[in-house]
Amino acid sequence: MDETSALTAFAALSNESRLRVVKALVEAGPDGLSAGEIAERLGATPSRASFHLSALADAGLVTSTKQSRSVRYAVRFEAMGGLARYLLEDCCKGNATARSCCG
Amino acid sequence: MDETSALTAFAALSNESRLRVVKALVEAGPDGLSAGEIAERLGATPSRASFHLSALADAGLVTSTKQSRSVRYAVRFEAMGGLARYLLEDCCKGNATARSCCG
DNA sequence: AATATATTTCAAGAATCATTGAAATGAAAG
DNA sequence: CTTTCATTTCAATGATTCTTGAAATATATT
Repeated sequence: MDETSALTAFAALSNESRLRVVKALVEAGPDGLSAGEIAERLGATPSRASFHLSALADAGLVTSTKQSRSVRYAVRFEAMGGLARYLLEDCCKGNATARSCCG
Repeated sequence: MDETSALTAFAALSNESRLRVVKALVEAGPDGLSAGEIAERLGATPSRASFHLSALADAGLVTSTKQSRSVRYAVRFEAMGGLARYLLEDCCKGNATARSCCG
């Protein structure tokens, strides 16, 4: 994860709708959710959900796979962990206090 | 760390100038840097540096302490770790792939 | 007291981001 | 092949964020 990717990922997670999407996808498990299901849970228009899903996908935090006529989204845990690693190692240089979050 | 604080922290870190400030403060160690030194490293006007420093302080990611006529800023490692923890535990529910960043 | 230094605050404008609804795309069903 | 369903794209508008320079604040020095 380089600085540019980290900036994009932080920006993606700095929006309430998008953070809620990520949490819903984590809850949903490996099969994830379709764009429509996500829009419904968000109480958002399809267009609005699609906008936020694109931001998350561009940041590499979710995958999208087309299945017949719907699109399923799932969280990319390795990207989430990669961002946490960036925070702890690249930003904080492995500082012990910061790393205590790894418990 | 609640969701609102996490959103503010992600927003704070989603800006290149502010991410550079955090890295500079980590490099600088416990004594941190003055607002003027930070502005200089950033190649930014004092006003612009102050704007970004306020965002980082509001997010709880840095502390500011007035020392005679300058203001010293330092990184709050527990807040950085708290954000990483939020990412791994609250968002990812402790998922093992995400947590592998703790290596 | 007057001046210099360090920083913040403020107002204005530029740039970016988010929401909306309509139109476009594409895949399935009748 | 037309219609329906799921999603994305687009253009317009509104909202937020960023930058700039000037003015304000506060502390130190002469």
